[in-house]
Amino acid sequence: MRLSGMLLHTTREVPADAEVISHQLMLRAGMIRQVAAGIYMILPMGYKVLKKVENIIREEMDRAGAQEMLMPALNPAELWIESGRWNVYGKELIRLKDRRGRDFCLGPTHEEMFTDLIRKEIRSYRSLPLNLYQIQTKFRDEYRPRFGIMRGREFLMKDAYSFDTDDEGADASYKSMYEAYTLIFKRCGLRFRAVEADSGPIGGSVSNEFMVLAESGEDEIVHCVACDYASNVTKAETLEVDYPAGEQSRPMEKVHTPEMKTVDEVCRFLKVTSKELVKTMIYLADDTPLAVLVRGDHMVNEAKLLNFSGAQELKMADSAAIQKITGGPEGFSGPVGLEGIKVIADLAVKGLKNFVTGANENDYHLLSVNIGRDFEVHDFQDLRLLEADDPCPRCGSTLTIEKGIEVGHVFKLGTKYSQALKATFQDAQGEEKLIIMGCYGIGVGRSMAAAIEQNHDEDGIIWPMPIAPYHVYILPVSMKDGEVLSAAEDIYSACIEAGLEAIIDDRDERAGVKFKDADL
RNA sequence: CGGGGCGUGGCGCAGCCUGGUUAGCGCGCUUGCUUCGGGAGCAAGAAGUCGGAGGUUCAAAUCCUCUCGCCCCGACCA
Repeated sequence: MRLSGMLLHTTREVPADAEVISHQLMLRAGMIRQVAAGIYMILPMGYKVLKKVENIIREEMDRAGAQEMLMPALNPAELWIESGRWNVYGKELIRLKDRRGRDFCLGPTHEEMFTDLIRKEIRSYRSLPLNLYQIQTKFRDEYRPRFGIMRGREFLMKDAYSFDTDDEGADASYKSMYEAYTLIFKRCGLRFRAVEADSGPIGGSVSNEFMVLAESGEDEIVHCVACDYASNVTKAETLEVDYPAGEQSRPMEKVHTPEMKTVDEVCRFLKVTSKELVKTMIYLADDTPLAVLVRGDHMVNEAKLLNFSGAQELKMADSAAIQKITGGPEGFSGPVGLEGIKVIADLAVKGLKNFVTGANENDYHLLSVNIGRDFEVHDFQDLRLLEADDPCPRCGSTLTIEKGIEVGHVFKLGTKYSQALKATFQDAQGEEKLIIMGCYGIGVGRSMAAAIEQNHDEDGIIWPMPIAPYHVYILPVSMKDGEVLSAAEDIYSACIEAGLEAIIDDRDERAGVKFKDADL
């Protein structure tokens, strides 16, 4: 490629809207251009890289036996209504009507489409297993698009779906995708970690995320220094906590705590640590109230709570609801004397004695509260967010927490979609059975951005070779010096001849300008 | 959606508080001359509905109201 003929504008100044380094550098290097929030044009230099990432993905998917195809982005609503996700997906789903008023959406993911294809195509176990994938534009109306191409409303994704006759087959498909992903991200020059993850609204039982380690990451991941345990913190398990034995129960006592609502205020006022206090949070799980107890220094993990409750939606009760349920104002809730509500407690609360709680009465708290004597807990569950000083749930060693960018996610879906859409096959005995599914996604543009996050210096991007837009950069320092120029041209021709991806900066610019652009 | 901030040539900003004639500056762009091994100098030039609508006023980028867009901080996802 000759730079003189390329659509490429680099900038000296950092665009004001760009926060993270990959976004800044992509803009400065003239690879992308914003159209609207979370919507970008991919310019020639950027597309060059994106296609390389795509091709690496394609090669490894094909090697793993998956078949590429292409689904429409425009999905009729019927399929989504049938799977139940037309309602569940919420505002993130971009919906539209055609000229006759028929409902459609722009696909944010394609479980429905692929399952629909398979239920129509597949009758016999003889046609299985299958693994189909596509690299296609997805649409999600994100609450908050940000970080450039990293979280867009329109983005390129590779999504694959596996279809098996039994669990063993599904496990094998999952494993082969897991391995393919490992190869893909290695080839993209990324430093990453595969972690256990919550499967969220996609559903299914088991899932792993592939996390690129970077400070700008939106996720926190935890891993054990001793064993190979690694997990997203939203999924990470926490254990029961051992408290010193032999502490005697003291009589419960009500104390005046004027205007003391937060854990910090109460602790300071009563001169106790947050570990000696139990927070009572009132949640509404699909309108069923739940009282959730966690230690004062802990945070409720809403993903765990949601899974435990089995509800579709979980939200914290507002102050009016709290007043109604507990009889006291927000900030003074406690488990003692609560009626008509299920009380569940985090495992760390189980062995705790003589703790502080709200009294369900304005400006009062209770001291020396004890489970079993003062109130009953209906269920003890792992309900909290893991903290940095928690031990590894597998081996008890120390954990470290890092930030990561989720570039890939693999799920074992089981029969969630095959059941909803009735995708069945006949086994060798002629019996009708549900197909076992898995699904596997990679954010293509996100992987590209993640590569920049990890590989750059103060002057620009340092592409890992496999995804570099060009491999040879020829920079004639002078366009006036005929000797330099013809030598440069000779090298360029030789590179092209040899099949190398070369770029020559044949613009009549000063050397400094060219060097700066080359760095970017 | 809640909270905060910003919309002024392609990009980065000043001007607004305290209304006043031709709306400035830097980068980039065009032309010429001089330069030329790490973002050159001089000169000339093109380019702006001051996000939009309404209002106040003799007069609005500036004050008021509404509206749209964008960015940042919190719950989700590739």
